[in-house]
Amino acid sequence: MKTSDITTLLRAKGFRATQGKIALIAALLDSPSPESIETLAGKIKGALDAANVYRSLESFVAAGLVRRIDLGNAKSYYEFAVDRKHHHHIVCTDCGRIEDVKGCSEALDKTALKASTSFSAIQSHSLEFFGLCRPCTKKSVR
Amino acid sequence: MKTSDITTLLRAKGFRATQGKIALIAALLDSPSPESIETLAGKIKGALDAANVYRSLESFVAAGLVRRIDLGNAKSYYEFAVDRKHHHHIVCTDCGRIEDVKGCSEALDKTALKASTSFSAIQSHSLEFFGLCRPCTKKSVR
DNA sequence: ATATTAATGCAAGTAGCTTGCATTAATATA
DNA sequence: TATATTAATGCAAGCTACTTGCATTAATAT
Repeated sequence: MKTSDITTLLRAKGFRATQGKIALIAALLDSPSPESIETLAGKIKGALDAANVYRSLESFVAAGLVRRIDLGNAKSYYEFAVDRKHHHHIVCTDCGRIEDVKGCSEALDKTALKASTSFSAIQSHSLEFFGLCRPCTKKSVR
Repeated sequence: MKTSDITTLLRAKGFRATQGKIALIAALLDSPSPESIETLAGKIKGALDAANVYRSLESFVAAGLVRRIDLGNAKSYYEFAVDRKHHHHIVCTDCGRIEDVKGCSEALDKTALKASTSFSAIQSHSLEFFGLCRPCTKKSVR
C-alpha cells in the first residue's frame, strides 16, 4: 500500500493524514503478525511520541482499521485489519514469536452461546495458542 | 472443602498452611467463576496484604492449584483448578459478568498445529468469548 | 522447647498506559 | 492563496496493576 493510499484510507475514516498516523499505518502494514507498542514506536522512530501511539492506535481500533490482540502478557498487540480476516495466533512461550493461525470455525460462538445460561449474544471471541516454535525446540534439546 | 482439607492440599504441594494461604484458597473455592485480585483481596479481608496476594497466587499457579485467566482487560483473574477441568469463559462487555463455558474441543490444538509452519508443539490455548448477558441486554433495550 | 526458614507486611519501585493542556499543523473556508 | 478552524501532537504528570527488597513473624522440623 502506497502512502497516497494510506492517506485516502485515513481520510475515509475521518482522520487527518498526518505524518504520525501515516507512519503508524505503514508500520502496521509492514508486519505479518501483531506488533507490540514498543516495536511499533521503534519502527516509526519518533513520528509520534508514546502517548500518541496509544491514542492513535485506539482511534484506529474504534474505526475498524486495526485490531487489538491480547496475548496473555501485560502488553497489547496490534495488527492491521482492513481486508484481513479474523484469525488466531500461536505464541512461542520461550521467545515470544507470533504466528497467525488462519481461519476460524464459525461454530465456536454458536456452541458457546447455546451452552450459556445467562448470555443472549456473543459479539466476539479471542483464541490464542501457546507453544514452542521450532528454533526454540532445538535450543531446549541442546 | 473444609479448612483441614485445604491445609492438607497446601502441605501436599509444599506450602505452609498459613492463615493467609488458607483464606485465599477458601476464597477461590467460594467462586464459581474467575475472580479478580481486587475481589479476592476483599474476600480475605486483610489475611494477606496486596503484595502477598500476588505472590501466593503466582505460587499456586506454579503448583497447579490455580489457573490464571486473561480476559482482555489489564487485570488477571484466577480460578481454582484442582479437579476442575479446563474450560472457557464468556464475559459481558457491559457489566463484566463472567460465566464458565464448559468443555473444549480437543481438536483445536491439533488443527492449529497442523496449520502452523514454524511451531512444533502447542502446550495450551486460551479461548474467551465476549458478549452481552441477559440483564444487560434488557438494560440496553430500555 | 528451640532452630530453621517459608511466609508476611510494609515501603518503594516499575511497566504499560492515560490524561490535561498549551502548541502545532492539516484541512476547510473565504 | 491567505486565513480560520480544530484535529493532532508533544510533553509532563498521573494512574493502575503488579513486583521487589528486606526486616520481621510464624509454621514446621528437630
